[in-house]
Amino acid sequence: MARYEQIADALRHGIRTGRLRPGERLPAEDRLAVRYRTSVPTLQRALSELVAEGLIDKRHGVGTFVRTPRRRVERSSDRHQWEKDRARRPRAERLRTGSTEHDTGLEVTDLAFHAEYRETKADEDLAAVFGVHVGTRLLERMYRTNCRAEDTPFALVHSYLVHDLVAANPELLDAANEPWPGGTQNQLYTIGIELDRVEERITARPPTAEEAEALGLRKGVSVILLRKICTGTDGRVAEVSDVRLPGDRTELVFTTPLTRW
Amino acid sequence: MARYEQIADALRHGIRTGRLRPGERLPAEDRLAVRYRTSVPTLQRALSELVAEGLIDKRHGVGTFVRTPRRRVERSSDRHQWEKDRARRPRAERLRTGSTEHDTGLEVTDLAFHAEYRETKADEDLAAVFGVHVGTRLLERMYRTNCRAEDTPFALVHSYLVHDLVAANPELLDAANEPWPGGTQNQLYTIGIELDRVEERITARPPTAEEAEALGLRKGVSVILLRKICTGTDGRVAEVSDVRLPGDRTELVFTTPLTRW
DNA sequence: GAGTGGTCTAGACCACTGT
DNA sequence: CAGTGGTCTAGACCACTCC
Repeated sequence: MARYEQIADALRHGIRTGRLRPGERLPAEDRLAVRYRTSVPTLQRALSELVAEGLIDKRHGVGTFVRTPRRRVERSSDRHQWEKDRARRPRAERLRTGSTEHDTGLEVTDLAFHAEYRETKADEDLAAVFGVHVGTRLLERMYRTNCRAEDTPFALVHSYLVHDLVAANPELLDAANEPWPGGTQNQLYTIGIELDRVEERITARPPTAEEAEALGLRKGVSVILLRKICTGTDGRVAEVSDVRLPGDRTELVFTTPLTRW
Repeated sequence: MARYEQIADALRHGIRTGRLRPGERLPAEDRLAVRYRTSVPTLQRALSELVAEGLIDKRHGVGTFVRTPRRRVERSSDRHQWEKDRARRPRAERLRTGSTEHDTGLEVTDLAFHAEYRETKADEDLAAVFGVHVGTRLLERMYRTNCRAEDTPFALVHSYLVHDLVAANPELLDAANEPWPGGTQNQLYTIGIELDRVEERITARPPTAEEAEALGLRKGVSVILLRKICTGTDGRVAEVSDVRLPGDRTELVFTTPLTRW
């Protein structure tokens, strides 16, 4: 076993057994290198293993810290039916709850929300999913939701709608109306669209530099990519969302009911 | 931007534009280091970025190659109902198809299959899921499925059953009966268990050294972790599976139907 | 044995943070 | 400013693969 793996194991063990406690700061790299009789780059390679596993956090110019286990967010497939049911509830009720609260169990007041809209054109990929021509005008909506107590968002969402379709209700084109009470399914309801099913496609990969930045991830931690495709009762794709979730803090839950024999 | 990132970008660009073609071998690291006027460790760091992204493949003692995009495997949530329907079909029909074929579209003859059984005791985690005492005897079944044309498996599966429950049919205790025609749902059928629903919990992280080995992944590529919890019509958990999937080759698909307004 | 990637060293300089 | 992590070097030796 490589030296850096042995060192990673030793530190991992210290963390798991609680000898190194959450929040505690590790000795500086040069001192750890001396302690483990190795060079700084080798020690750093050991640390980068632990960063990838989400066990420690390095802060440039500050130090290396044992990570406090962060709240894991469950994102359940039940949410879609829940959102659909909510979409036609009275405005007052819709105001009280959002789906992120539904996922996390946090209160509305714990959460910070950011939305941004822009107009874009369908590339090949999106055109194929929507079943429209390449270049069709789309409304691109970008969201991020934060827990006020933490600095990094739960998710980065890019949601796409066919521009000319949603333009039927001009309020839907203005990000100033976010967070929209009742969410996307209520928005679609205002233009006469009812959803029939939601398809989600999931894969995972290491984050790009940009994603690492935005989600507060370190290189080496995984990003879960989720593409949500919402199909209306008319059989047309109404919304496509690309969601990027931090792999070390997210658990997706899907329940498939089976018909009885 | 760091030197190693610039070099990674340059190589990435060469691959994306097709200047470096799939399967092509890159010059040796020491020569690349000279070309990019850098040291070998720095050049290696650039390459390790590309490995993480699945763009290249390094083979110790052989060389570094532009990766041929591998077949992506879709694993759809429809499979559960499909498997349930199949479980009571005639043996001849069950023999013809397995669920991996269902996922991949490959023929039975394209696939290699490996199974191993052992007895184990429920740890805290599994005991909680099954709703049994810690230490309860479990049957642990380990599977891997390969495409004959490729060297690395699609998935590593550890499946758990309550030992004393399945012992009702002794054939279920013997790995020599694998691949069992009709799969787990047929096996459960032989001991009078019908499944009511399947819950799947998904997360992602970098692979451990052991997983990287078994799935043919490089460190830095992501592993998708899927825990499948199968609940019987009696409300008891019948099977728990932990599935590890290569993030760069797997797409999970879940469809959630919604009730009409 | 020749050529390849895997690992490691000892030291250097830079960039960032907090005082 | 001192202390921290981020990056890089030039060279070394080892392990693996293939001829």
